Amino acid sequence: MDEKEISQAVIGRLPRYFRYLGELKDEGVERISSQDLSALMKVTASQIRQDFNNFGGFGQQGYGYNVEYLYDEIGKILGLDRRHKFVIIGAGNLGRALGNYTNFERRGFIFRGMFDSNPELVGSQVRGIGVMPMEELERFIQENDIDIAVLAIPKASAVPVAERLVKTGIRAIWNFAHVDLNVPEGIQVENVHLSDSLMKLSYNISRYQMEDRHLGEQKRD
Amino acid sequence: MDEKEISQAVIGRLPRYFRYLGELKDEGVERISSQDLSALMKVTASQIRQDFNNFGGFGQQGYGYNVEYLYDEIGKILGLDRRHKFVIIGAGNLGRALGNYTNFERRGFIFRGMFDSNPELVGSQVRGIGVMPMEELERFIQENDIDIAVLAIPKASAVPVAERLVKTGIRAIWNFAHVDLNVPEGIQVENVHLSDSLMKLSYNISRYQMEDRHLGEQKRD
DNA sequence: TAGATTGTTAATCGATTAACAATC
DNA sequence: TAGATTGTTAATCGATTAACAATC
Repeated sequence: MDEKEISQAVIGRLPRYFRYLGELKDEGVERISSQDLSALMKVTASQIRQDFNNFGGFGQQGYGYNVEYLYDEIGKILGLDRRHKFVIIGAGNLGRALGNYTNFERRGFIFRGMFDSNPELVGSQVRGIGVMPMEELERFIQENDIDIAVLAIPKASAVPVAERLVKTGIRAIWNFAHVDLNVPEGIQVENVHLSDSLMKLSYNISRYQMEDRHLGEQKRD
Repeated sequence: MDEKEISQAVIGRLPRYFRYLGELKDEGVERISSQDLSALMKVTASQIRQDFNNFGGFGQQGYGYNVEYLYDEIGKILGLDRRHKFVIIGAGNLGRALGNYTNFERRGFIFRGMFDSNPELVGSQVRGIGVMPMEELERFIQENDIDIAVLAIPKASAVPVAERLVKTGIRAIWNFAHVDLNVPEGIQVENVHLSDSLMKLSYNISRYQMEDRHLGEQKRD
């Protein structure tokens, strides 16, 4: 009953549960036990039960979990029963790729506008949405009640643009720029730092090669 | 001296250290203490010292850390002193965006080839690299000693393609498809699940709105 | 009712933070 | 030498796993 804060570790696992449950639902599976789901997803059954219990009991003793019900409930927890309107800032390759990704729409994320500072890109279209000049950013966000701004611009411009977004009253920023944004509490930022991800991959490649050669300790020369 | 395994929690923080140290270096800062770095990065000084000590002492008592040396050492740990050749599979919007992203090159990741199953895309160019048909995948990877395959294809085709890659002897897969890949131990997989990231953002928006309205407990109707 | 499986408490494990002796 | 700051050990905190009573 208490307003216990759910840890980000748990939140981070919810989309994966949601994905597996969606697949099970599509396959016509009606119910599943934590043990079976555990085998499928390769996490412990204990963790599954703990995770779900953060939000109250979704299951039934002796039965397991109803797949469709659980799927819907996790969807609601993730806020996927609501519509989130977003704009993309930056009409470069990445911005256009994100704009063309229609799957977001199925989860309630509605592509509403696109902006770029380059006059040559202004006026071009992405999925029927015309690219607008940066000057129109504030007006458009306010008039259209935009929830999320997707930052697909270089890091140098990301910081000042984020400040403008904050002033405009944006709720959330999905940040693809390789820089940390400092925004006031209450504005949500989710970073996708592609090069960080690639560096982790690089580390794991190197580490494995070292292990392979039984070089526990590597002298630097 | 022991081959103590470094936790992925630590590895996950290295790219961010690397980024901040690179910026300090560019600004001409010569040395920094864990305390100053702590203030800058908003993590505890204790964590910084612990993290660096996983790899042996990079600092000096009474002095702090030499920025350039630390930057170089973290780069080496991350394997950025080596070259990693990669191919992109999937010449759609995302694949092309990744191919056009020249910053990867600066970190030693070399774009070498691109593949697509769609004959209409085969032959088109991305940064001077021609898109090849999927039939040439195995031959090309082996002849060119490719380390990393970037999967920018729909999830349905991602699983069989990953199997082909594994057979071909690829070292690592950077997976943008929304599916979990099962590969043998020793092949590194790093997932970038964009919709998972967006769902986390969605959760945090909803959560903040609930807190705002002091609705700790929300009845479902 | 008996069997299955959750919900939940307790035990363990790992990661983070605090503290301080070593040392530059 | 005195001051600063690391390297490292110990304490704390949080997350995961194990266990089992509750209950469908």
